[in-house]
Amino acid sequence: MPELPEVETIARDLAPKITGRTIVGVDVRWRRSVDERGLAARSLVGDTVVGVRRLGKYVTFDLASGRTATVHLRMTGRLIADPPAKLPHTRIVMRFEDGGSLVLSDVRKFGRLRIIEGDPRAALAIGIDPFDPALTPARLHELMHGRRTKIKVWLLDQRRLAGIGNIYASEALFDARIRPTRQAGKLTLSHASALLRSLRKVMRKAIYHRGSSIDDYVDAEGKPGEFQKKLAVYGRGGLPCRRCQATIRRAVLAQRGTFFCPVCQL
DNA sequence: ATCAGCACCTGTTGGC
DNA sequence: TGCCAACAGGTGCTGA
Repeated sequence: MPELPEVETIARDLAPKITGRTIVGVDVRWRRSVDERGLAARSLVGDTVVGVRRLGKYVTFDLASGRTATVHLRMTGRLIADPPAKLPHTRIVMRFEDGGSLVLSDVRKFGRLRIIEGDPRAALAIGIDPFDPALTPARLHELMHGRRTKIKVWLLDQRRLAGIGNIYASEALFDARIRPTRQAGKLTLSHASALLRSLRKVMRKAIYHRGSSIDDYVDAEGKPGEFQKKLAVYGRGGLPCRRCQATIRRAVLAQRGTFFCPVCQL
């Protein structure tokens, strides 16, 4: 479910609520919700959260010990601070010394908590952030160089750019008028420039609207986002293109629904 | 390097 | 009405 804008919204909401709090216990209600590549959940006990950020699609909690607790929500995960009542599908409860808690709730059980020692970016193997000022059109063009994979599929690969998911890949490519099936390595510098501009534009707007809620995404307050009302192509298969009135097509790329306008995306 | 297929899970929706 | 397949904001593994 959540992509960069949704994760950014959650991290921003959680930062003032969780920063400074000390963990006194972690209840794991579904074993596999803790990533076994990281440290055990109980190693968090006694540690204090000193900051909350987003890394790609991960919500990350910087700890006083220097370690990092990362949460990936995958499709249906939610992070709720100090839930007023018992939440359904609770998988992990992080309890704080003040009696409050942070809950990972997830219907489909795909979400993961991973506790990392050392550099989290390296451990998570994620690429550059689309909003990183170091990501210039030239740098993006260079990253795509020689890649024969389709641009839509390339955008979903978190080892290159980190944070783009299925909705915003379709949206940004529509905005940049680039067909999702174009080979990444064949795009020009000016394509890269347009694409980068579109990625930032679309996701900045989505963050402003607190993300897209198509099925069940909610922010850390438990409220849905508003950006789904503004989506230009995602989920609009068979409907007229908002730019040229041609019929929006749905294709399947890398087993994911992909939406584009066959007329104005070249 | 790249890709298809499947695995992980549950819930909702749309077709017959 | 009811059953069942298809599908869902993601990632990760296997085998070709």
